[in-house]
Amino acid sequence: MTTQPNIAAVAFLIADPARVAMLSALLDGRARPAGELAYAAGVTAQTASSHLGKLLAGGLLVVETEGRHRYYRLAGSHVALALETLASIGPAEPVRRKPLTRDARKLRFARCCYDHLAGRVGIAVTHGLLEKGFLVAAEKKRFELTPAGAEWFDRMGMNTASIRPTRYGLARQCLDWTEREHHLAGPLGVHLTNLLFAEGCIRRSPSSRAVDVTPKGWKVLKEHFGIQEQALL
Amino acid sequence: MTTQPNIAAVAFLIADPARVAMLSALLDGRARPAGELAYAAGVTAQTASSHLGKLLAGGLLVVETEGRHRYYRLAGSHVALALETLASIGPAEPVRRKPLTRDARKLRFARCCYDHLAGRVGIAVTHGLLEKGFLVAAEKKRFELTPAGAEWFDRMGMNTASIRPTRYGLARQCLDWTEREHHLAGPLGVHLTNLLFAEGCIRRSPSSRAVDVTPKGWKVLKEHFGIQEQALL
DNA sequence: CGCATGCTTCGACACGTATCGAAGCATTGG
DNA sequence: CCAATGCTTCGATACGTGTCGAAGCATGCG
Repeated sequence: MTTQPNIAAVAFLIADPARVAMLSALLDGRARPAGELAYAAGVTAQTASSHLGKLLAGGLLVVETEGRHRYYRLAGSHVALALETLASIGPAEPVRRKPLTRDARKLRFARCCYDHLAGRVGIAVTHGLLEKGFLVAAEKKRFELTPAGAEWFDRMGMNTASIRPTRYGLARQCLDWTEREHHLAGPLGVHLTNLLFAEGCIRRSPSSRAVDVTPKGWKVLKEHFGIQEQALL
Repeated sequence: MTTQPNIAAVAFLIADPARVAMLSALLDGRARPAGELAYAAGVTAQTASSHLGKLLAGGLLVVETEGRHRYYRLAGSHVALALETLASIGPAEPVRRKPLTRDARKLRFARCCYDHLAGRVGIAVTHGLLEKGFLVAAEKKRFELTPAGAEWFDRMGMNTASIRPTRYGLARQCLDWTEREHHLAGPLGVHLTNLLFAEGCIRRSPSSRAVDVTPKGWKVLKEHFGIQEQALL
């Protein structure tokens, strides 16, 4: 009556990490298909659909169907404003975040981002390459392959000279939505991922994009970058 | 990193009706003791304490201990801003509100607001008195007792002429926090409530402030105001 | 000093819901 | 027309958490 009856209802819609990831992915005001939002949130299509349905019912999103795609968009700038305002309140770290099921955890831990490695493991590998000086961050969201890096990749069994860069370059910085950091993408990232598959370091898990690191994989990661499984959990 | 990591955590804190009620009660920037906030939210002291602890940990509130009271206050104007911004997004009605346990439901259904009747039943009775023309809303959050009203109260067994008004008047409008409407308070409300107790229409329930309406009570309420239990659930 | 008050902590319970797998509906493309 | 893609719906499960009762800790009052 006098006050705002559904603050809690609106806040509830924003109170889920997956939904925040989706909303954040839409902060630029453009519309994106459900699948992309599912990917951004690191959840399956079914889960994403459920979330999107709620956001839609709550009036935070609007949808536009085009062919077999459904494009979601923020309902207006006021939604973006609310997100920014909430963000300004943090850190609020002490409150523990919502738990994840084992499957969702797996997905966040290691997965294929289309055709290259993402998730915590992907980030860790990218960090390792940067620390060793094999890659350096460059402009336009690219990575530059250093001479030392070329040598290392070649020694690993890749013929870097033969890899054709796309118009976006040889190695791109891809924003990892679940970790909010950059991981290695582009032709170099694809080749590296393929190599890890071929060597038996990683395996596709039954669930769609998730990836399992094999014992051999952990051994390799530790040898080259000092990455240990425990440290990533 | 680049974006806001804990939007969900902050939103989660606001995503509960009880917490919103508490935060709303603090919107004026003044500090209030835990008990008052518990009452505002329509929950018990234990529950309120739990909520306040979380809001405190999340940085939405600050606390100041004074004697055996603990005064809570909004952590800053940015918190108030966030609440207002969220309110601007509504209605968002379609999303169903959080469920309540049977006890909390009882409290919201009927309870004593210090010494007068509140909750849905209290609101319904007040509405009934207004509809019958026994009371009329007046300025300064007061109710005016009409001649017809005086006659009715007297017939019910109250000597209205003998009731001494306080400096706030004979009958006050008290904002019901759980229903967000006004119910009858002031000396007239107190006397009416006492009468209902004396007549066996309502009974104090074991839980603190909750009130049970007896079968006889429902009969009386239906006869005089057409209030039925079913309609209030 | 003991009792009452105000608030918090502990323990237990019930209910939502976030999640995924599988199936179902559309639409596009061969 | 059939297969593939994109998304949603259905069903089942696991896990938090909001809730209260009872107990514990302070503080204040008689």
